[in-house]
Amino acid sequence: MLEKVLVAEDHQNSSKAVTKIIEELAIPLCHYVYYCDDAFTRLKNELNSGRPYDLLVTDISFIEDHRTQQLKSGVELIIAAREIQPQLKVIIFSGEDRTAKIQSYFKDLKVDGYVQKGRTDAIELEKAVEAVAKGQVYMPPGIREKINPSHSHQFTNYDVTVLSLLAEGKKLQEIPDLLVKLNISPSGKSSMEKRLNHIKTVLDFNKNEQLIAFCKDMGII
Amino acid sequence: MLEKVLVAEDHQNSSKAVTKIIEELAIPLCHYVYYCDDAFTRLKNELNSGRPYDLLVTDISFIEDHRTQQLKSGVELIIAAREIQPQLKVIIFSGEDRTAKIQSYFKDLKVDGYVQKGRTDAIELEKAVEAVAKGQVYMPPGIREKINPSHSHQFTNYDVTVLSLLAEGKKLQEIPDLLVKLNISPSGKSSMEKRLNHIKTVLDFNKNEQLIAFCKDMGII
DNA sequence: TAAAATTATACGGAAAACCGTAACAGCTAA
DNA sequence: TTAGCTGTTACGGTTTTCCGTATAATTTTA
Repeated sequence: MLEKVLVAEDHQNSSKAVTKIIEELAIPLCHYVYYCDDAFTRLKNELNSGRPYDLLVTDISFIEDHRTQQLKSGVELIIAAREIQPQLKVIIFSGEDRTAKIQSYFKDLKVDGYVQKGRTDAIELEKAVEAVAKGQVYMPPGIREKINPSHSHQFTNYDVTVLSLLAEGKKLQEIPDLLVKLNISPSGKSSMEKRLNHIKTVLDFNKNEQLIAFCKDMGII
Repeated sequence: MLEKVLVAEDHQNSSKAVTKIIEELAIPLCHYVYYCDDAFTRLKNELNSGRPYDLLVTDISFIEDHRTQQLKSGVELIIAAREIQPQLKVIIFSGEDRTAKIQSYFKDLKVDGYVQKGRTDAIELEKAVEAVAKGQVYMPPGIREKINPSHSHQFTNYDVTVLSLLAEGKKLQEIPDLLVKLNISPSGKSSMEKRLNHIKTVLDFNKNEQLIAFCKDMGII
């Protein structure tokens, strides 16, 4: 059972509402903070004093203000927190709606839940907390299907690098040199072309412009 | 002075907070609704009964749910509202951070204020309401400068059309035909190329991919 | 360890995009 | 009216991309 929860959320309105939901779920202790650094300090202190938090509920984007922060986003906070307390449960509470981003939170950050801010966030957050309390992973409705539809392509690191270079205005023929310098393989022009062609075939695209637009929409680059 | 305010916001958390701020500004009457259609009905009814609202505070994106709506976004709501009550003051309260979008709200919708959801939204919303009460226009800090930096280009309808076609994977050489069908001028390939070149020169880009990426980031297409 | 399969790269012709030049139309002002 | 300006379009040469094929390198498999 979850007994001690920390909420990191800079959105004045949301944080109180989140806390209220947590309290209604009969969780004894719930604190909230506005800054990532404060969150990390708390996690560390409570861990050291032998009474660690069970769950972290955090936003992703924290608007910058006068206070300079070490940790500038929820992603950095999660990574830092998991370093000192690997078994900490994490639920992300964010407005992000780009599938690729959400997917990467589960895949790369191994978070336990994701709730998208919106009309039904209160209900969903409740479900997410309950699921996580049972040791389950909570995904928003529809995401599981979107993550692997038939016409889809798993973008690798290599793909992202090449596409980013393209989006920066690099010519196809100068990219091989850049890849060599970055120590990325395969670096040959043909291999790169082949890869790009493969992606475009799978997604049924015919031009690089279209692919770039798609990646921007999905948040891949 | 503002005496009667309507808040349209589907975000359970925010709407109450917004209402609270409005009430603290000593505005006698403040109602809130979760759906665009409800907002429009209220505006219409109160207008007909001779006690119209002075100010509408609305979000842009309303998440869809089981209730089918005529008006699906804040933009549609604002247009519909201004049709029946042209002098209605409008403040947008949204998470949108893409400069081009915010710019178009002021330019095309002629809204009186924009407040971005974030850490300081409560303070900003207060300022915005006060400014609008005095008949002023409230823009978020920094936007005025971003709207017209030296290396900037005012994208026209024509530009957006051509760039959208490009982003859809259309070949440069098939676009002239499409433009003719859409009855858009100039439709010649040369004119189009010239225009694209001009944009790329101004923005210091060298490839269409780069331009598409930029437009996606700015929310232009 | 050799054969087979997969992956990386090189090459070259075809297609498309890029870019400068020039012709043409419409408009303005002396 | 005519010279000048602006905007549209056509044309053609150069560069870049696209794409199929062939060869080389690497990994897998028997």
